[in-house]
Amino acid sequence: MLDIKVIRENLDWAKDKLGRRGVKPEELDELVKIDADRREELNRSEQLKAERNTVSKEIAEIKRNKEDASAAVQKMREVGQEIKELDDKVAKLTEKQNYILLRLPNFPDDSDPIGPDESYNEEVRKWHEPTKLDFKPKAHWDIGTDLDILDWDRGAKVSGARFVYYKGAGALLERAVFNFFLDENTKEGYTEIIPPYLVNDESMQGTGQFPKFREDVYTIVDNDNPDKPRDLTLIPTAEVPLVNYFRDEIIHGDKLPINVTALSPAFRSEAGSAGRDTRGLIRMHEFRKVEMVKICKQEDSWDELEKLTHNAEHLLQKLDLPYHVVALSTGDASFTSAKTYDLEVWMPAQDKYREISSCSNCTDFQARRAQIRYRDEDGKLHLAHTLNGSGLAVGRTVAAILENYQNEDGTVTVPEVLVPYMNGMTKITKEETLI
RNA sequence: GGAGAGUUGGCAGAGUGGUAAUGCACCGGACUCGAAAUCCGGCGAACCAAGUUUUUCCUUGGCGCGCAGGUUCAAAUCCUGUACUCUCCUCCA
Repeated sequence: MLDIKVIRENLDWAKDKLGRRGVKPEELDELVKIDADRREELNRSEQLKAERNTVSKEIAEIKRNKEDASAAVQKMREVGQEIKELDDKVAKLTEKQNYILLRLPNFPDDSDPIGPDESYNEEVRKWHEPTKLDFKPKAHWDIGTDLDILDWDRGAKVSGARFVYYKGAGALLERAVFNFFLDENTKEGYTEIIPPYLVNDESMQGTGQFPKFREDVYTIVDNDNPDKPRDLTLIPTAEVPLVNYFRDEIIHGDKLPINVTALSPAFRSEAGSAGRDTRGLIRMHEFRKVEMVKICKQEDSWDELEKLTHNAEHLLQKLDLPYHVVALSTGDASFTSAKTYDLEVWMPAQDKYREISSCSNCTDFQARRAQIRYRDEDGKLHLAHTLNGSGLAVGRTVAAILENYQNEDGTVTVPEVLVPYMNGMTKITKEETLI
């Protein structure tokens, strides 16, 4: 959430910043108008409350002296009524203000490329040239099916579209990948966490998914009361439980930066993406992801973003997968982010780069919603800055390995760093069928 | 799922209708070569608004005792709902 004071006091600046993200200036005009009205009513209410407090003390005094206070009581009864009406107005205006405020995205950083969509993203750096295969590369879904390590038909039968079974060496590869990620992240100073995978609405709001992106996630509903959803949602990313770990907490300044990492499943409804990436591991309703989260001081977040991005890149480098880093445009970056670097890995069969990690500096946007603060050396409180990045998406990594490490005979070579995690297996060959 | 108890500053903890004790911690001072102990003083509950200064200081007011409502001139205190924690019963990987 943005700071209303910042918008109020720098209206033109805010219009320019948010305009880059597609927010209409009239929306901010309306917001500021509501805010002004709200403060006016609030002021009147507070004045009356001050009067009431004074008179109440007098009433207490009168009653102590066993005298008659009914005139003052009667007067205050009327004042109380007026206060109630004013407070109702303030509550309504606050609600209107929050409705807008909770749906405004973070201010983009001035270094972000300006543009409405991903076509305005800018490549920042590239690591290795795209993999050259001297045969026609197979798509990872075909490789997986042919080796019988990925079973799409059974996934669809048991759960539906965008679900899959990993089997045999496929399951082992998935497990090898996330264990490798967790080990590497831990070595880089991230503390491993196993968080809850169901979170309440307050947490979803704390990290910015709610109220705007309710339709993107799965919320629990009791079968005997289907009209009233439970206050529990399947996490779309471990970022939610990791960041909310710190919600409503005051952190001692010298504890910062805090670095945590977690493997979790991620559940996404993928509403609105019908027809896109219908085959393969790229866009699933359920996938595993290793996430990295940083909580840091305000002045450190830009350096920490670079570190975070390099931590994610390091994983691709050790896997020897070609990738590039792109700075997301103002229109493509996520709601909560001030600046986002996407890591895109090379996918030979698709002949293009595909997103495998997204590293964002959310500045104080999440911290303001979630009330994550720290106390500095002078004892002053500040909102923390939060950062998150995938390190990395596991399913997409498996897809990238299958495509980049495929051999002409249909087998897949195991990346060197994963061999120990694969119990010494160096090549994935066709599995025996279960049935 | 059932019953009971609880939730108050960084921590501990009092307060059953009149507007948040006290202790520890913290900061300053005295004593001391220095420290500890002791003594004196101070600070502090997050936040919001107005004024002033221009942004962090100050003044005033509001708010503030898990959260949300209600009763009342007045609520930490009474009532209702709700979340969470603990204990017991029941059940369970």
